[in-house]
Amino acid sequence: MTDSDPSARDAEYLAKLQDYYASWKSIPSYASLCDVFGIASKSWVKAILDRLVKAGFIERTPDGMMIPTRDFFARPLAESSVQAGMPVAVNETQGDYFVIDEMLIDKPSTTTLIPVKGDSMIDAGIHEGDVAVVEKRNVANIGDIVVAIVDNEFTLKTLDKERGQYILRPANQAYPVIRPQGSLEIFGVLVGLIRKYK
Amino acid sequence: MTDSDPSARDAEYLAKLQDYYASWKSIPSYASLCDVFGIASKSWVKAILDRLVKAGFIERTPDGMMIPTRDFFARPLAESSVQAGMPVAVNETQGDYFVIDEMLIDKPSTTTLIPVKGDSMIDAGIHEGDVAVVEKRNVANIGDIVVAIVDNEFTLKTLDKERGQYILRPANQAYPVIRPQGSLEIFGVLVGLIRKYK
DNA sequence: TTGACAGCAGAACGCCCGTTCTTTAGGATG
DNA sequence: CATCCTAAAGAACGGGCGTTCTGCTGTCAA
Repeated sequence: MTDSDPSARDAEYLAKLQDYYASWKSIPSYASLCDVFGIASKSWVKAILDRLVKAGFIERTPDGMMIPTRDFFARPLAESSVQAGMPVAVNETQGDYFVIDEMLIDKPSTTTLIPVKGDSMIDAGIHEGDVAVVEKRNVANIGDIVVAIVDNEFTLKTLDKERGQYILRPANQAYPVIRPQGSLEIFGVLVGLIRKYK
Repeated sequence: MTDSDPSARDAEYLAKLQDYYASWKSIPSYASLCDVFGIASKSWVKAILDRLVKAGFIERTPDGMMIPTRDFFARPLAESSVQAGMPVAVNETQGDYFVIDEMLIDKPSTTTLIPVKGDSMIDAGIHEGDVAVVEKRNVANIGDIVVAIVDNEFTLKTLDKERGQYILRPANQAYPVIRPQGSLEIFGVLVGLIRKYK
């Protein structure tokens, strides 16, 4: 069973699919792909797509829909010039939005952005003006950086435990450790950080 | 014709759709959306989607497939003025919404993402593993943090001038100032920073 | 109390979609 | 000249998909 070795022209078809996807951000139906590929039969489109799936450029969701993989976005980029000082920069990909979002945000519905005020976490590399990406939930692990509500104010600190009691530890010696009396109200957990220069 | 005012629960449905999309990067069939939304009838799913289309969160390709728009990826930015106890104000509509990519990237075609190695800029709050958002260009101002090419390697340093000569200043006393002989090759300028926790 | 409407359930339908099978044309190969 | 193999075309089909319509239930205002 020779099955399917990657056809020579699959690269060409892949290129057309990438162009289409760049425009519409979806993989169309087989019928539409006939137009995209310049082919008249759906069966051959299926054969091509099956090979692209096997080659790892596309995958299927549980619903059978086809979505691109990371390899789908990979650019050819001249490898020989790597030594010449040119970038190995990983992410030369897709010049559109939702790249960084995808990276930082797992659960969009519970994620919110909160600007950082003050320098109490500066030793953790979190500066005033940075934007904290916070996943809203009220449970966290020791060592997580959390957004807690203390005295009716947001505060960003590292969650720790001291003699069975939760405490909030700043990352700046100029600030005191916060030892809340009673229960500690956690608003969310820091999952990412964004900084804009200039 | 009552048409459709945005239903109160549409925000909730949108949130579920966003979460699904974050996982699968596609909008599933109406039947699957019944499960996602926790709804039993496809007709109601269609009604919801129609409203989301009209509200500008999703749109349709020529093939009738549904794809997210820019607004679909917008995240709420909490106002710093949330002293009033519960900052649930974030949840309700009228806050500011931001798309992270648009926030950080002005010129997509010349912007690239480069992972940070080493701790030579740690005093500037730039840690190993952070991702630098770099705008590719070969001119920069004094004080800018630049990606320069030194000895065929990328290096991230602050651009400075010393006796009429450009130098690269690290933000870590353990590292030396770089004084390039001859011209200085600048790859790009740091315009943003991304960090992912956990 | 009575509608009027929003919020959904459920059935019914026609068409398109993905799949499979069969057939064809045109190189290679020998 | 016979034979493969690749690269398609094309027909045929069953089911799922989106669409439409009709019906049900709770709520709230008049």
